[in-house]
Amino acid sequence: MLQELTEAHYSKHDYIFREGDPTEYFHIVKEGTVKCVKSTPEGKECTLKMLMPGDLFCCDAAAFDGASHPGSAQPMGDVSILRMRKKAYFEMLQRNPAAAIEVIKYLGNRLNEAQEKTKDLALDRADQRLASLLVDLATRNGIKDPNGIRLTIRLTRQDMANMVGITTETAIRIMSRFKRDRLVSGTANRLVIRDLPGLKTLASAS
Amino acid sequence: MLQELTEAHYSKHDYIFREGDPTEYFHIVKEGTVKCVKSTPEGKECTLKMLMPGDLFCCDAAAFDGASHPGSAQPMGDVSILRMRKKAYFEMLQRNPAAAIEVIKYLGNRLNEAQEKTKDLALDRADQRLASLLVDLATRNGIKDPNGIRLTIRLTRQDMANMVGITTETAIRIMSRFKRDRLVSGTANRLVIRDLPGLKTLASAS
DNA sequence: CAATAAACATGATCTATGTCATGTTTGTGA
DNA sequence: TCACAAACATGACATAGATCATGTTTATTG
Repeated sequence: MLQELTEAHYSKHDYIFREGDPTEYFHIVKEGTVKCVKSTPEGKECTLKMLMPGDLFCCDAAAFDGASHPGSAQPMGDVSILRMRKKAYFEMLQRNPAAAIEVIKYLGNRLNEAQEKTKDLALDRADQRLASLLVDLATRNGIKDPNGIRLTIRLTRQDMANMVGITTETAIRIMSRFKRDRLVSGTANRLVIRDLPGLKTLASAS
Repeated sequence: MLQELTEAHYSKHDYIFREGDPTEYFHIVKEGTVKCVKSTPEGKECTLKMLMPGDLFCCDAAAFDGASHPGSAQPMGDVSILRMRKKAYFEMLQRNPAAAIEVIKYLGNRLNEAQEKTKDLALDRADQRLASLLVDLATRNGIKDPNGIRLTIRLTRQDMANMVGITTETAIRIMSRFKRDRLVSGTANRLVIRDLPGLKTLASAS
């Protein structure tokens, strides 16, 4: 039944697909992290989501009609993904209502997430959005560390900037302030959240 | 089979539900326009989406688990909606894979829309976002008018501001400029798009 | 291990947009 | 139709964050 599910491997600087490419597959992240990006002709980038193991992508309409990808997908380091041709995928959903409901629940969560992000971009300051991001990462991708919570995902200031809609310089300045205030320490290779409650307060401060 | 689908009516100043309320129903807009809003404790608002006839809401995870509404839903004038208790809704999806796939497609489109909006908020200027909004409304909710395309939906400058993440004053200023430049005319009760191509150019100008 | 490129840092501006204030016009309900 | 409340308008000013520039530190790779 699942022989249509094949595995593919990618590494840094590869593209899983680019914005505008035709959609062929439904994907599941098996290992590693995948970055979903939209960019402008002038080279500005906006990171929509970091997909982690278990995350689905192209599980939606785009995969169904003859549409093309609305953004690109890039691996952050080595990743392996499972994929299925969209025809097989939709046949599977047809035969398997429980799976379809799981996809509905997953998409619903993603939509809520996206709308929460919209609200943050529309109403919060840069430092609040960055604090939110760090809180999120700490809870989802953090492991215990003598000084707090270490992020398992390697993120540069530029990556963070693209995730919260600010420039790299601004991200650096705010991170420097967070460092000075003992909220975080370290840089991309070893970023430690030292004061999670402090960041939470900041994230929701009016 | 569909006797579980009941009709409800609301009008201006009602709430269909508020942020934080427990989810009880799955909804479909039958007539009128419904505004999805998130707001901050300080009273700032962000409009996520205007739902039109045919639009589904609470068709997702939130409706499934015991979760509460992540935003509120307010009618813009008189609306009628069809709704179904979430238990009946999920049973229906279980029995009817074609319906489940429709919901998946619908949610996928909503997610793409939301992500496009994220990109706009992160990378575009206020006037571009407002121009985009007007283009969108003109194509989706416009009817022919001697001077261009008239919007069938009554939107104040404040409504527009909340939809694109700017203040009311900024929306008024930009709309005044658009009026001066003969891109639009009129106000909430009779808003006419006079130069759709002009707005399109503006919307995607670097 | 040297060389080269990323990543991080920080200062000096500049500017889009927010904030506050005040006034006019338009709509609406008693 | 009068009164009251929204909606629209516009100026003055404040400021968060962008932009540009230059330098240091940290990684990466041949």
